[in-house]
Amino acid sequence: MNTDSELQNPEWRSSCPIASGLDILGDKWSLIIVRDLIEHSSRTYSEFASSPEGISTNILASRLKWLESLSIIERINPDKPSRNNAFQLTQRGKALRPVLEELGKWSQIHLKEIHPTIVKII
Amino acid sequence: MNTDSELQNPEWRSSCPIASGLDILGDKWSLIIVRDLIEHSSRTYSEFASSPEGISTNILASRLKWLESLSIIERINPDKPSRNNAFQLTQRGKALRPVLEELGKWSQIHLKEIHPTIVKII
DNA sequence: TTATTAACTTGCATATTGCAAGTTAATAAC
DNA sequence: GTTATTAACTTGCAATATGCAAGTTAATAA
Repeated sequence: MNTDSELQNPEWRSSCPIASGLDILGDKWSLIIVRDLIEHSSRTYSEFASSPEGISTNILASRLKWLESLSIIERINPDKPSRNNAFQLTQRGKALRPVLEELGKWSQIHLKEIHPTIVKII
Repeated sequence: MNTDSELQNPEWRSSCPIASGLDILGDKWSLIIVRDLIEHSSRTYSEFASSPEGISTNILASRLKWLESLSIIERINPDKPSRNNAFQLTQRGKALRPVLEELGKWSQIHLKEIHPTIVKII
């Protein structure tokens, strides 16, 4: 990802779209944040932190900046202070829904035998 | 993922299918391997290593074991020695195609302005 | 029988993640 | 308006994962 998480400056491993998508989103947390925003449409910092997966606050802050710098998420009130200023998906972020839907479908079918408590969410 | 990469033993963060899919595939390399096998249908160790993304050999070995232990990939000749014994996708692995297709479509549309050389592969 | 090389493993440096605690500033309570 | 509370972070450090270079092994080619 990026050391200076203020800036959107991905390192592209290749010109393959799949690899490039993973250059941006291929970690354990970025798509969890997107999932939260598909489920809830608007979400504050502490709401993200209270999701069952238990993201730690430093990683959360870093991923929110990263996704915001890539215009995948945005603050609902860009001019207001950050307290209670929730995030939402941009059009670019909403366009990730089919990716998550396909991943969720795959997981339900193929992980249920090794993951006893898997359920449907989206 | 897992320290002992012989064993399939994912740590599930939650019962959400999306999060669970990411528990298994949410890293920079696993889906690159799956992509190679969608593109080429059969691939040896050194062919994986020569993909443009440049996976290092220790990571490659660890991910191949991981994906094999999860029945996402398999050796073409399970009983033969590993030299030139290529890998292929299982049905479970082939079922990941829609996930990668949707990710590729998203990336082509939404990354082209920040990634000048992005192209279509699958 | 020897040389080559595919398929790994190992060791170590660097980067990323996780955990606990601390800081700041906006709002709520009085 | 002053004080207390708490949301939204930041910081420091330990643990884990990744990356790089080199080494090992055993199957096949010469």
